Amino acid sequence: MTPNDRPSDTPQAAGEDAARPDRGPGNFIDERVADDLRAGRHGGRLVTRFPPEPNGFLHIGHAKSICLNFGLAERHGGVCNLRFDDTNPEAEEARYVDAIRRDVRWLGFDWGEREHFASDYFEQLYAWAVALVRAGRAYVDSQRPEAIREGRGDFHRPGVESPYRDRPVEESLALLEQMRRGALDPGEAVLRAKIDMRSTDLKLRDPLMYRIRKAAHHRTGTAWSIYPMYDFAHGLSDAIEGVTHSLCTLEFQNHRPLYEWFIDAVGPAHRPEQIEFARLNLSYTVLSKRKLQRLVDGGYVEGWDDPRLPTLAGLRRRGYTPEAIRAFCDRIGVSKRDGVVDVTLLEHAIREDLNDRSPRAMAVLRPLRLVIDNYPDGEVEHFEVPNHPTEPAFGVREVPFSRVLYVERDDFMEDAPKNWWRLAPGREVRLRGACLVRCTEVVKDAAGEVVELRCTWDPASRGGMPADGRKVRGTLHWVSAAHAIPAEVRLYDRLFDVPNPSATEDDRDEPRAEAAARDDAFLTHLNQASLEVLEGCRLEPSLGDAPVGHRVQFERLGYFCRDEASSSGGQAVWNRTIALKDSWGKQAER
RNA sequence: UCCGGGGUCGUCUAAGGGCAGGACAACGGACUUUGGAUCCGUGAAUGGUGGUUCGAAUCCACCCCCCGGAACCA
Repeated sequence: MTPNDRPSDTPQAAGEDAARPDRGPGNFIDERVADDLRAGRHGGRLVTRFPPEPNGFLHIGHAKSICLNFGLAERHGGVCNLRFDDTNPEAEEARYVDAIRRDVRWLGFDWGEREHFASDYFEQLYAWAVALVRAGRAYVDSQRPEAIREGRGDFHRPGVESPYRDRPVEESLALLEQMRRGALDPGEAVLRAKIDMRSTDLKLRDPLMYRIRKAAHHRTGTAWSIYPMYDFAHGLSDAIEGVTHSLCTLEFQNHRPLYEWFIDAVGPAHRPEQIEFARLNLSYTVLSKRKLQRLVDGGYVEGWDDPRLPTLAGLRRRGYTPEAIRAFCDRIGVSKRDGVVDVTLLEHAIREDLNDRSPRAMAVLRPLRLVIDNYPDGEVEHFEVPNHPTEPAFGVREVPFSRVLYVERDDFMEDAPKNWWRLAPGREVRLRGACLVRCTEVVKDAAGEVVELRCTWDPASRGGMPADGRKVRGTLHWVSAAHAIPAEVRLYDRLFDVPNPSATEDDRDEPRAEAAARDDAFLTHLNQASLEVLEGCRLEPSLGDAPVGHRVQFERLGYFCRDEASSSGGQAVWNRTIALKDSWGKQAER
């Protein structure tokens, strides 16, 4: 049955549909799975799988697939396998297997005992290949790669059959055995399925099933000299695992006829079906493994877990939570229209999550000395400040206050407009959780730069509210100079400065090598200001013993996460996950 | 040009012959000891043409536009 034959408008289905809205994300795949389950297809079972190739790190696009596959299983009482699609020894490494496991687990999914490798099936796949040769449905082609390519034809010309296409079965069998043993060199022979060289579908023009590769495989070592191609291995691996719904991205739509051909030809006990959905694209970043690899290898970022990267490892280090990423995946939906999701949607998801769960603290990133002239030198008092503005359960903390403080340099303006609520000569502001201060004098150095603010405080405003009820609009964050902890803070911005860094003019007929060079064009759109390192930042003392990975909101600035690294001076390093929404900044732009 | 997909607010996504809805973004307002958060509100879409129908985003026809496909990658 093809997707279009589905009886989706039967009275029974319509009745169930009415009840659908109160169940998970209603995407077309979810509906189809529900439909299949209802109709008892696949024996009423649901088995999905997440099939990464261990040749790089997982990114937010993979998260979409992980959430889809594992989510479907969770919602419909099925299971989801983790399968490493490791059929190309030249690209794959064990370290990527480890990283993938860690990232899937971190996202919050559990595959239990169901961890598989395509390489587990090499022996079975080979036996099936032999059977296809015996059945006259596959043959060893001894043509060179160029000849095979030439013989395949193109969109306008039909292919021509290989001169080896009808060679005796026994001959192919013997050759295949030699290929497996390593008696032949790469390029000397391949195993091809015998389908139709004149098909209008290029994929059906006798596709390759096996090629010779003498690289060591991360799991099977040098046991094999031949490795199965994706089209031959993938669907049959699904069949072996009893996968019912094999979900993949749109670019594999063209492979579906082949997927089905191999299943039909081999006739495994179970028949999985492939369903395609649109892969995730995100504005201001790249989501192709090739491009990410390029950024890493080229030193444009500091590694796969660079906080500017959309990799799960990078997002984790940046301070993203798995919950926010899952919420994001729920919201973007699943469909067959390829598009670009606005990165602001991801940013919204993390702000929303962190707003609820992050304790607040004060940190001054660009310190400006503020001296309270009418506060006794050497005296210290502590203000009790809530750790969260709306959730009392976060508790309170004691923040030390004294005569010399630091405030944010950006919170002072010498010639301030009337709608400026912060510090300026003669103006009064509130120090968050502490008191009201008025700026009485601006101290400058020889170069004319502001180096210190002299202020007076209102002792009757302890806690932050004036005794006379006068209105004070601005509220600033601050730290006590003598108690503050020095730290390094890294501010991240979008990695690229254009919405779609991958967009390039398309030239279908250009040579492959030139296409590859052009593919590097995205590097010209790198945002030179994607990382700003701030040294000499001052944190309130409660942040001194924050463990690595600890997330906190620096009030009025954004959400920050303690990094595993420490600065050259041995101080802690904090990463900015995402800035707070800044309506003043937005207003100031205009 | 051949084969396979896809076109709904700026973006993502619902509506499966019966009021085109939601989220993000934008804009405006209220509130505020974070110019935060929250709340309220505004603007904003069915690629085109014809047809079927009481009624079409939805069905039919033709056209247009976009994406993928000619790797011994997945």
